[in-house]
Parts: sequence; structure tokens; C-alpha cells
Amino acid sequence: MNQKKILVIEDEKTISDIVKFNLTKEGYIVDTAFDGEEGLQKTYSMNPDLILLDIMLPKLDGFQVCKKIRESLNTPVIMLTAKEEEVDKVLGLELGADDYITKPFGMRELIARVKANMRRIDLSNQHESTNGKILDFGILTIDLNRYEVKKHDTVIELTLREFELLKYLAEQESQVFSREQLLEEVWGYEYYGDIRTVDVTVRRLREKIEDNSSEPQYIMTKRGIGYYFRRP
Amino acid sequence: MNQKKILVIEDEKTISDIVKFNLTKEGYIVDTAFDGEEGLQKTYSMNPDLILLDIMLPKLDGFQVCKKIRESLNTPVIMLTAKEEEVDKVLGLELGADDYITKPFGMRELIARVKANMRRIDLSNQHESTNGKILDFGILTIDLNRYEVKKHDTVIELTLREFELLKYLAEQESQVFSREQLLEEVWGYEYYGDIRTVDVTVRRLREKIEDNSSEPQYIMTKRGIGYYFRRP
DNA sequence: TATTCAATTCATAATATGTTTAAAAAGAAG
DNA sequence: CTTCTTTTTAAACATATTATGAATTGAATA
Repeated sequence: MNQKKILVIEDEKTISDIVKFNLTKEGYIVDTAFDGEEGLQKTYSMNPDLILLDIMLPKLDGFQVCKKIRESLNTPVIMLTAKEEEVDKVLGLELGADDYITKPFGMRELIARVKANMRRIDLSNQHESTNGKILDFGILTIDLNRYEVKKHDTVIELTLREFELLKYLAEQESQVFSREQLLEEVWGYEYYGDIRTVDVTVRRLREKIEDNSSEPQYIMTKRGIGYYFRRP
Repeated sequence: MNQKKILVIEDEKTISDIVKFNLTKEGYIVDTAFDGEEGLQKTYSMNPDLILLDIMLPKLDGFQVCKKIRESLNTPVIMLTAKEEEVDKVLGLELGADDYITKPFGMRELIARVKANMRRIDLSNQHESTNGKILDFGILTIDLNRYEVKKHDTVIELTLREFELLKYLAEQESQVFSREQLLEEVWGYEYYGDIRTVDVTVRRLREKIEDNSSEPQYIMTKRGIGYYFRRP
């Protein structure tokens, strides 16, 4: 699993440290910034998956930072408000924040909120990719809702990787992709594995969906380049 | 899927802007009105699918606007209440508002409520009598009125969570849902717990409704993705 | 306030899946 | 036809995900 990155923008080092310690323990990669400017800077350089943002900050306060961020990104922002009164401001000025926690907060609560917001990202990412369609290639159909492939109306059991590879290729029929591209698109961007992994997955996919995996009808090899899907 | 239209009636431009920004980002078409009269006017001209309505408004306040709307339309209305006290009024007066959010609210919550209300319309449009239904899967039946599950005509005692999870999955047979989706849909958008909670609930559900919970017939696992219900 | 039951969290076992490796086969090029 | 390169294949190995049992928390009830 690729680790999620969190940026903590908070001037009190004591708080910052504790938060960092606890979130790191949970498996997140955590970086910290101690004023608004540094916060913005690091936001752009590290491109975090989530931002914890204090309101009272030197140089640029939390409201301004949040607003700036929102101009270009929609990374989830959780505001840390010191007083109940500030909650009103969070409402008035900074609704662009996704969530907020009032200080003092327990680590348990913080972690729960962070996780919940991370989940939400995952969710919205899912929706983009799975737009409930059925790809129909005659004998072969790929049901993106059921994560199911059928051949002659018989369900073929594919593993997730196999399914996603097939889906990716089939969605862009007869386009040839290099192994590098496939690793990037199907396996995920920061994947650093052996390139032959693709071959093996292709082979297993062929065994399952082709009549004769030595003479593929669907998943074709373009020697020296890569693989592509074609309608038989 | 055609885009849904939302009308935001709110006099504070800051709030209005941020709400619009976020809902647009979610794929809705958003228009705004800054006082009660304009709100009514736009309601009739654009015929939105949902209305977000502030209570404190110039010219006509939110209560009056809502009442007016209800005279001719039953477009879902979500009220935005600044204070807890107003909640009583929203509920007490028979305004016909469908939902309300107390300020300050996070964007996450707002979006979730909007989606939930949109979903409700979709559902009630699909099958008018969404109530009074019994899902029948042969040996297994799910009585949505009585909150009762029967197997071979014997009542199976399920807890509320278990029932709602089963209901959700069974209503959308063979559609695969991620744990994130299930937490959001079954547990609710304000849930801050662990994702593995889903697994455990599934397990207990299986123990109750399956013959052999290690070889489930109804509630199936799609490894790497989530769970789905199938007719055995 | 004690008691009960549902719900959640946590730790670990079981299992499915994915990756690597290396050898065999196939294809291209001289 | 021989050599070199690329792809296929099989099997061992490593990793990730899910299932499970037990402990803990929390809410409702008496």
C-alpha cells in the first residue's frame, strides 16, 4: 500500500511534534510547517494528501492559507481551531475547509478524522474510475459494476490486477501500451517493481480469457513495444 | 447521467461562493440567490432539483420562502440554520423542509447531505412504493417494513446495523461496494471509525444468515474491492 | 449504578494474490 | 542457420487482504 502524506501547519512545536508522532505511528508520512508561508510552500512542493491547518499562525493566518490553497487545489483541509468562537469564523470565512477540530483535541479523535477524510478521497477516486458501464465485445463482456468478466455468459474469475489490466486495455481498444505505461496506469504511479510483472499478469489473463493462450484473440503482443487489446 | 441543478439561497456572499465552488466541483450545476424574493423567482425559472436555503435573509426570510415553495413544488429543501435554537422552529413549524444543517458546517457534511437528498429523490422516482416492500430471494426474505429477515419462514434476529447492511446490499444485488462506500451509505457520512468495522459486521451477518459462514451463499467477498449480495 | 447487548477495535491466523526468478520458446536479424 | 533479443512459461517466494476470536468501549435498560 502506498503511504499517504500529511502536512501539519502549526506553530506550536509541542503540538506539532505530538501530532506528527501519532500520525507517523499510524503509517502516514508527515511533514510539518511552522508558519503560513512555509505551509503554502510545502503544500506545493510535497503535494500532500491531506492538510492539518492551525488558524493562529505567524505571517499568514490559517484562513488566508486555506483560501490560497483552495485557489488551485482541493486537497482536504482540516482546520484546528483554538476556541469555540473561531468556529464561527471557520463558517464565515473558511468554508472551503473540509472539516475542523476544536482544541484541545484528543489524538484518538484527530486520527479518526484524518482517516475519515482520507477515506473520502479514496471514495471520490473510485467514482471517477468506475462509471458503471459494461464493455461489450460480443462473446466477451466486462461488467465494471460487478467487476465481472463473462465469456459466452459464463463468469470468468479474474483477480483484481488481471481485471484492471483487462479493463484498461479494453477501454482503449487496439491502442498499444508499453510495459512502463501499464505499470504506471494499472499498477499505480509510484510503483517500483520489475517490469516483467506485466508479462506474467498478461499470461495469466490470457490463460483465463483466451481459448488458446498461445494464440491470443484479445490480448495481443506487439513485439518490442508492448501489449494491446483487440476485438477478435 | 444528467447533471443535477442546485439553487443556493444565502445572503452572505462568502458562504455562497464557497458552497457554490464545492458543489460545482462535485458535478452539480449551481446558481445562487441573495435574498428571499430572488430565491423564489429563480426557483420558478430554473426549476432546481434541490434548494439550499438560509433562514436569515433579506426581504423574505427562509421560513416564508420555504412555505411559498411548498405551495406549488416539492423540490427538496435543506435549511441552513445559524443557531441550534432555530432547529426547533425548522422542525416545529410544518414547513416541509426535508433536511437541515446547523452552522457551522463542514463541506464534507454539506455535500453528503446534498447527495443523500438527491439519492432519496432518485429512489422514490424509481419505485414509488419503496416502503412496504419485501425483498424475496427464495429461502431468504427481507421485510423492509417489519425490519425482519426470514429464512425458511424462521425469523432471524439481526441488529440494526446488520439489517441495514443486508438491506443495502440486497437492494442492489450483485453490485460490488467498497468498504468506503458502505461506511458512507450504511453507517453514515459522519462516521469516523475504522474501515475494518465493515468486515466484522459482515462476518456477524454471515454467521446469522448463511448456512456455513465460511462458504457464504449470499454475502460475497470481492477480494481487493469489497462485498456484494447475490442470489444463490 | 449495575447489567446487558450491540458495536467497534485490535491482534493474529488463514488464504488469496502478486512478484520475482530463471529457464525455455519464439521471433528478428545477419 | 546461427545468434541475439524478447516474450512466454512455470514454480518458488513474498506480500496483501480478509476472516476470526477476543477484548474493549459505549449506549440503553432496569
